[in-house]
Amino acid sequence: MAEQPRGSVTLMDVAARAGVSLATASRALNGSTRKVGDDLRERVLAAARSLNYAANAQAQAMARGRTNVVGLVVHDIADPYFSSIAAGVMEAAEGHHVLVTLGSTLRRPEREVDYLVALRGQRSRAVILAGSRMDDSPVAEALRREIDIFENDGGNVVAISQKQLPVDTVVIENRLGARDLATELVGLGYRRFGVLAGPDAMLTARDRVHGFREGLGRSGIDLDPAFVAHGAFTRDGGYQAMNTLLDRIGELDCVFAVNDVMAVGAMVAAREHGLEVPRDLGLAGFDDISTLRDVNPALTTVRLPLEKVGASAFELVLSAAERTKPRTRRIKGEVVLRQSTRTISG
Amino acid sequence: MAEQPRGSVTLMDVAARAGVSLATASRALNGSTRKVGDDLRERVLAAARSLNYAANAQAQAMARGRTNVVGLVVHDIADPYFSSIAAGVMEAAEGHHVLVTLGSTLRRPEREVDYLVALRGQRSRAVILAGSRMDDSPVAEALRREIDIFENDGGNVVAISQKQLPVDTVVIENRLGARDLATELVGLGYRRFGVLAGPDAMLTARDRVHGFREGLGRSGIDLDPAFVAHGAFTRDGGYQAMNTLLDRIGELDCVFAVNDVMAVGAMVAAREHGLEVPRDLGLAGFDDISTLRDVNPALTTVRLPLEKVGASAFELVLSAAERTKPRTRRIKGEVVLRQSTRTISG
DNA sequence: GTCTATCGTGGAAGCGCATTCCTTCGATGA
DNA sequence: TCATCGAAGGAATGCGCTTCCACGATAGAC
Repeated sequence: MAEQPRGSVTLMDVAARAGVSLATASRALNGSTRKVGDDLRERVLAAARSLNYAANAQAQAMARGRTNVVGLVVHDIADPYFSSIAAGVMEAAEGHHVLVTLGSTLRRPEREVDYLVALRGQRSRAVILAGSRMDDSPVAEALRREIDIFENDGGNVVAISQKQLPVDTVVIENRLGARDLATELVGLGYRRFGVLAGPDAMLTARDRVHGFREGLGRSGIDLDPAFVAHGAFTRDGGYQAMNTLLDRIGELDCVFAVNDVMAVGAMVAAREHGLEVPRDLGLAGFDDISTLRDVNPALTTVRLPLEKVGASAFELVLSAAERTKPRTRRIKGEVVLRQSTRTISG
Repeated sequence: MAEQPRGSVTLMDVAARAGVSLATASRALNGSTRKVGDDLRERVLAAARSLNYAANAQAQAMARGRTNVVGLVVHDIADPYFSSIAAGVMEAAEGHHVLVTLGSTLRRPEREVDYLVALRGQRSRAVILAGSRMDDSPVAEALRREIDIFENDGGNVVAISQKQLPVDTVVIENRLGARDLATELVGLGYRRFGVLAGPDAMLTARDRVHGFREGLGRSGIDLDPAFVAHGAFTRDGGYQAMNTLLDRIGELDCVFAVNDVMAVGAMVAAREHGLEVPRDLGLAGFDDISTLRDVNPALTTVRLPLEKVGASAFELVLSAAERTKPRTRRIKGEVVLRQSTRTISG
């Protein structure tokens, strides 16, 4: 079986072995509009099989003028938020004969632009920008510019999070979710709130804080800016932010961390401080990261269907051809009350 | 600035605008061995910039006969084990001008072969197979075969986990780690052990069980096969496996789950059963998943430097050219005792 | 002063494939 | 029987780039 020339097998090798022309081999293997006689087709397929032929995707891309590569750019693939989205994308991509190229900005949003350029070089069919938008005009401007170029090249861009760019977007209803959460927490009897906010420029974090404040406002409760502590959007960021709040923790009865990983950090900080959740303090997060569902006490949070977010983004990619103008898909979160907040109104 | 032709800008456009030949433009932009006069070089660079030129990677790959794509194949990118490895790979790739294409087998090992074929089509420089090897001859045989073809095409393959394939491998010392863990647990006074094992065919799971049994054996303790419960390598798998053990849980004083996510599932099952860890039962995991470090009680486990694993794999990819035969890097785990096991020997 | 190295540049081939155009052949209808 | 047409196969082109080769100019050796 399968003696194989050194180096890659080309379509020419297949054609030669099958005793047909290049054109016929191509048509037989990649089903064109043209028909190929059954006998020849069989011969070609057999030859390809026996030579372990795999079409050179670069050459195909070149000849066809398009590729089957889709880029996925995240801030940190180790963050369960992003890895869940990535899983959703991968699953949706399954069977669509698409290769997903992963970009990781390592939490430096300006690197999104670099990936966009690299993926344009690859002639990627589309790019999914999964990270939060930033309130940073120079970076946003550069990104916007590069997106124009990318699209002018025939590529499609899909963003996840905020509708800040003129592209297909999966909008995550951060504000709404945080507002609902605030309402529920007030319903549980909490009145004096602290917030562990993320980086100020990160819109996802900011939207959640705004939404939360809004929700409190509807119940006539003010959020004292002194009780809003900023920190990185990570476990350690939550830990640190919580520590800065801890001096005046006596004045609070509930803390909202803008995401679950921060909430977990906060829980540790609280525990180290001798505070027991929820007895001494209520604590809530956002995202409902599945890996974190079993922390004890279980986190009250806002559930986001992250895999579905990824899948939606991929669907936008697939159906990009037919669209005329940017589309928006909205994904809502759902408040989940668990043990990290008290259950009885007081 | 930057008026731009419809569609992609080609090197020819750049050359034309700079008033030089294609060859010169190519040399100026992609630094060859040949030198280009300073004035011309400047003209070319300026033209490229003003046209937003991004070299067509497909065409370059074609002309050069190689690409800068590296494939990373994992079982489930949402699993923190794999996402940590992926993060390590991404970070190591940083600055090396390499694009990482992600494959996710969705826990169907036979799909590794499919990805290998697809990545061969892409003429990937290398592929990192991050998942555990399986004890499944047909699949292993197909994989081995496809690896041969891949390497014959000039690609490099790096495996992570077991040295089962004749390729560069980052070996994870599962057996050793589990053995050490067993020793430590015995040192804490535990005597009657249960094990939550993963799928029987998965070598990573199996190695950990073997190593654990070995460690117990050294202390003269037998592991009763009746106390080894198999389950999926996931949180739910741990939960279920623990439940099957729960009937006879009175005969046990410590349970070892072959990874942390299973341990977390087990912890929930135990709690639902009214058992308190570590008071009623010791519990240990494996991996030291960072997202899980804050579960309460904190898990005794074997710490694996997963990001380093990913980085090592990537280094093997980079230095593949110089090697003559498959290399092996060994990564050891380190036992970390925490609150899920008792601290005082009894 | 001529004759060879050297250097910077342009011309052109070729990477592997899809596809257009052309040729051939058999079938069909008059 | 012959013209016509459709279908199937093959030759040739081009996708965008790198790189080998050729060429003229300049410099250094004699």
